[in-house]
Formats: sequence, C-alpha cells, structure tokens
Amino acid sequence: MRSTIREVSAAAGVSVTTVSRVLNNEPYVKPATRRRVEEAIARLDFRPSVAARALAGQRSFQIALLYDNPSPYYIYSIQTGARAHCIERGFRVVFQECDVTSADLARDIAGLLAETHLDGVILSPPVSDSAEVIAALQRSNLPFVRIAPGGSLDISPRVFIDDEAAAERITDHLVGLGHRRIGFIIGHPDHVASNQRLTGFRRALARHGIAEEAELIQQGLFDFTSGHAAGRRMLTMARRPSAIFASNDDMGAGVLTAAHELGLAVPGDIAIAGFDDTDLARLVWPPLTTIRQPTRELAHAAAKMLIDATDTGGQQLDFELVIRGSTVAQQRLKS
Amino acid sequence: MRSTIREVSAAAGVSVTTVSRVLNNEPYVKPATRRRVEEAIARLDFRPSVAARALAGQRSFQIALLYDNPSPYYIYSIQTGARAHCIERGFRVVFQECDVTSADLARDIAGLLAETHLDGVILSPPVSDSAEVIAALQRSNLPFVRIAPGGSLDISPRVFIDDEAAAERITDHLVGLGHRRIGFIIGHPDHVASNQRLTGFRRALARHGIAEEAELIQQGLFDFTSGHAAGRRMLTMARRPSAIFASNDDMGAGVLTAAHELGLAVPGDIAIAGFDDTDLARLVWPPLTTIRQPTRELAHAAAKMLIDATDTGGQQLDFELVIRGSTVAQQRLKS
DNA sequence: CTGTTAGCGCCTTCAT
DNA sequence: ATGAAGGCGCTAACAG
Repeated sequence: MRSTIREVSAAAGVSVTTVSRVLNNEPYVKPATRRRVEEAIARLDFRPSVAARALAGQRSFQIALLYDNPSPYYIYSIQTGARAHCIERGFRVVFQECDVTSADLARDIAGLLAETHLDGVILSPPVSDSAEVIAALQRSNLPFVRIAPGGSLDISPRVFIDDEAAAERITDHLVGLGHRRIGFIIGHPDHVASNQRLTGFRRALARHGIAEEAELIQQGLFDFTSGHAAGRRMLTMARRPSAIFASNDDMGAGVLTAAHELGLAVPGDIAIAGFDDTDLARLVWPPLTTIRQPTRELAHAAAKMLIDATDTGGQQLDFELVIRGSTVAQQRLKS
Repeated sequence: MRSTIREVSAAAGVSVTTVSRVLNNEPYVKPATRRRVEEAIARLDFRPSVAARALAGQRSFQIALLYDNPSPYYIYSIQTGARAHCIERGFRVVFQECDVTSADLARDIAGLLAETHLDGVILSPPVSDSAEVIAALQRSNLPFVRIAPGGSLDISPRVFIDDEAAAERITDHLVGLGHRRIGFIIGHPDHVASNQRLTGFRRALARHGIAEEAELIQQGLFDFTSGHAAGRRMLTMARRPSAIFASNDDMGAGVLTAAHELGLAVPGDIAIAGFDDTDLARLVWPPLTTIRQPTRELAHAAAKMLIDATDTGGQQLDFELVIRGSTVAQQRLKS
C-alpha cells in the first residue's frame, strides 16, 4: 500500500505539519530536521497523494494541455514538450482533446475545471483562439498560457513564432532559386497561423513584383489528405507551378506523395517547401527547404511560464518568449 | 466557483448522502427524490470533484494508459480509442508515457500509482510485456488489461489480434501475385509482435516451398527512419526483391519513400505490403495491400474491459476480445 | 428509503 | 522552529 504523511512523520519523529513543510519546501524547518524527514520520505518511498493535496491546499500540482488538431505528430510534439517540463517541476499534465466547433465546448471545459483541480491551463492552436474556452478560463480565474494565439494578445502570456516573417523568408528563398510560379496551400481556416503564413507569402510575392494567380492558392486543412488533394490539383494543371509551398508538414507530405504518384522528380520537376511544425518533414522530405517551427519547444516554454506563475503568484507572466527560426529571444512585455 | 455536493443537497432539500447515492447510481432512492436531486445537479451544473471522490471512496473514476512507442500515429490511436470509451462511462484517462528500458521504470510506475488514485491500468505494447510494470501492478493489486501481450497470457485480461496469422495471410497474398523473393523488415525487438509477424512470414514461405534468404530479412525499429534505411538497403541490392513486407506502417512509409527516391515505380517495379497499425497506410500508401490492425478499437476494447471490471468487481475480466482482420469475436477464457 | 457520524490524506490557520 | 486542531468534498458504515 501507499504510505501516508502520517507514517513518514512517525518514522521521522516529527509532526505531520513538519513533513508537510518539507514537502512544500517551506522555510522555518531546521536543516537537521529537514534531513531526517527527507530520509524518512526516501526510505518509505512516500509520494504525496495528488488528490489529497488538491483537496486540502489551493494547489494541485496539475495543469492541463488543451488541443484540437488533425495531426498526430503535432499532438505528440506538444504533449512531449509540456510533459518534459512538468516532470522536472514535479507537476502532472492532463492531456485534454477538445472540439472547438462543438456546441458543448464551454460546458466540456467547465467540467474539466470543476472535476480536476488544476493550477493552470495551456492552450494550443486552434484552442488558443477559442472565445468560449478563454471565457471559461477567465470566469474560473485560472492562469493560462497560449501557444501561438492570433488575437487578444494581451489577455494572457503567450509563446509563438513570427509566422508571417517565416513564410516570407521561405518564399524569398524559392524566388531566389528562380521560381516565379509558386503554388501555396493554405492551412486550416480555424488556425490563425494559416492566414499569417498566407500573408507572409503574399508580401514576399509583392515585394518581388510577382503577380498572384488565384488558382495557385488553394485551401487545405493542415492534414495529409487535404495536402495530397491540393497538390494533385496543382500538379495536374495545364501550366503547373514550378514550386509548391505547403503551410505545414502533413500537407507537404501529401504534396510529395502526389508528385511521386504523378512521376514527377522532386526537386527536379517540382520544388516543395513549407513549414515543418512537427519534425515530420525531417523524415519525409529531408532534402527540402522548410521553416522549422519548434512545436515541442513552444509547449515546453508554455509549461514553464505557467508553472513559474503558480510559484510566484503570476509575476513572471509578464514575460513572453519569442522563438523565431532557430533563434530564441525573450523579451519583456510593455505592461 | 465550483459548486459542492452540500449546495446540491441544500438545493434539493435532502442530505448529502442522498446526493451521493444519486451520483453513484445506487439503489434505494425514491424515484421522485432522485429526480429532484438530478434537477438540482443540472441546475447548479454540479460536477463531483475527482480528488474528493478518490480520497473518500475506493474508486477514483480514473484509469491510466501506459505506452512507450516510437510512432505518434500509434500513440494517438490508442489515446483516442481509450478516451472514447472513458468519456462514455464518465471516466478520466491519464496518458502516461514511460521508458521500458529505464532503470527507474518500476519506481516511475509505483510513483504514478501512489500519486494518482487509479481504478485500473491499460498497458500497450511494449509495456504489455514489461516485467517491472506488471510486478508493480500486481503488488498494488490494481486491475490491468494488456493490449497485445506476448507472454504470461493468463495473468491479465488482454486484447489482441492474431499477428502470426495476419502476417501469413499477407505473405500468401504476395506469393499469389507471383512474388518469390520477398524482403521482410522486422519490427522493434522490444515488441513481441515483431517476432510473431516474422514467424507468420516464415511459415508462409515454408508452406510455399520458398527458401529464406538472410539478406532479405532486415531488422527495423517500427519507425520511419529504420524502414527507410532497410528499404534502401534492399532496393539497392544487386538482385533486389520484387516485393517488400514492412512490419508496420511507419516503416512501410519509409520503404515507399526509398522506392520513390530511387525512381522505382510502386507497385510496378516493387510491391510493398505490410501491417497498418495506425491507419497511416490509408493515407500514405492507399493502393498497397495491408493488414489493418485496429489499434484504436483495441484500446477502446481494453478500456471497456477494464471499466467493466471495476463496476462488477472483476467478473467480466474472464472475457477476452479477439479482433482478427475485420472480424470481432468474443470468447470466454477457460478460467 | 433517508440521514448522521466518521474519516480519506493532506494543508492551514493558530498556538507554543 | 515545531505542533495541534480543523476542514477541503466526498463516501462509508451505521442507524433509523
């Protein structure tokens, strides 16, 4: 059976209060006493019950990660990043998928908050921009950090990259290679990043004096299937583009497959480039040019900001982390 | 703020015990009373605290899903399957990645069990065959269900497909198409299924009187990279095989990519077949022949078996679910 | 059928 | 610097 704080206190010859103090790293415990307690904890392999701590205290040492994404690779990346930091800090993460288009979304989130005593929540796109979720969180007064939110930037700490600049840079690269007719596959309409990436693409085209062609800009859904379909459409056009820019890696893999199916050499007949949100591109299209979005690191940073906040009462939330390309910069909000 | 059972009892004009009875669907509550309580619950949007229930009762309405797998698609499949059933039953799932090769594995699991009050655990491969994890679970006397375990079949309920027969069937198919030199990529050595699939392949070859060639059987790791490497090795051999059997879909995608890179037509120059553990193949290699392993359904069935057990005190654990191809059969253990 | 009385394991005032 | 007492929200025997 699991051992309890009472057994530890007996073993160490102190009161449970003292053990609790040691557990929570509180001051005013004589070093010698602290050592004895720590020894007893180790000897009994004691682990405080999350349920009991949540019930008694105002902290639960649990945070939740919300997501609603079509890409298993993406989900795995954010889960891994968030968990990595939580383990370091002795926190537990609740991975919670949700449906941003559901009518019950607000109720679902409220239920999660009521059932589970959480210390904070991380929102990943497109949940980062869900008005219902944000409202429920604010109502419950729970701290939250958003990954790559598109709007209301000042209502919460956030972690993001500059999608527009990144898309612009990739487009510059393609143009630099001599491409003038470049296809673009837009991401899922629910994701704000989709539009930001499109904007960056367009801005680069304009800067290079290249006219847009409507049929070269196709809607996708951030998943393999939609990328494959859009790729096929463009690659079978009478005058097909010489390059295709996919807004994420799943769609890029789809385009690559379409090219292969049509017997086109990559990058001989058709160049493919785009965002690598989840390191999938490193596997599927290693020779191609991508902007690597450090998804795992974004989630890691989000967890850190959140947990720092619960430790210090919210002070550190005044920071935001900007990850641009491979450069990580940290800057203070104007606040 | 979250409302409590006490507020519900006040609103309904009954004692908290009665509310608790309604919550837990216990008998001996007058229908009229039950209705009044349910109304109050709905009106106050009351959700019982998981922490409080876990502390007070012997049930927590929480189970854990353990995994240690290189494939994000696989992880997502089992998470989705398990969660789907848990939501139906009002349970919460804790997704817990672990490292079966870690020296701290036993401690990690013991920690999970001590911190979280769980009603049961689902093990997915290769955790299903981890002696440490199984020992920790048995020590804690917690019910657990294993997905596709390789050994000690009677120590727990299990959910599985017949990997050997499936591999045999696929091989038969390839031979039926006229292939005599078939490459085989073995799965991760930690997974029992890897060996079972190899055995099925070999048995089919033997039955058809085809001699094995050592260089046509290559070790893989169930991930894209290893499949890609093994595929390249075989496709660049002086006398390359006419077909390749990949032990899972990630490796199959790797082989497919290798074939494309080498300018080989699929399935013209090289046939590719194998297991589709995660529906990845449906996307990446739709025209190819695969055995679909219903991973999501396996996890769903595992969750059902586990929760049924907690409801009925373990009786239903005498059942096992066999999913073979698209046929689902349920049969009683000899027990 | 319903209510009363104790805790579950821990944190949190308050004393000392 | 340490301990005693009370309670978090709920379930579990007991009475009625």
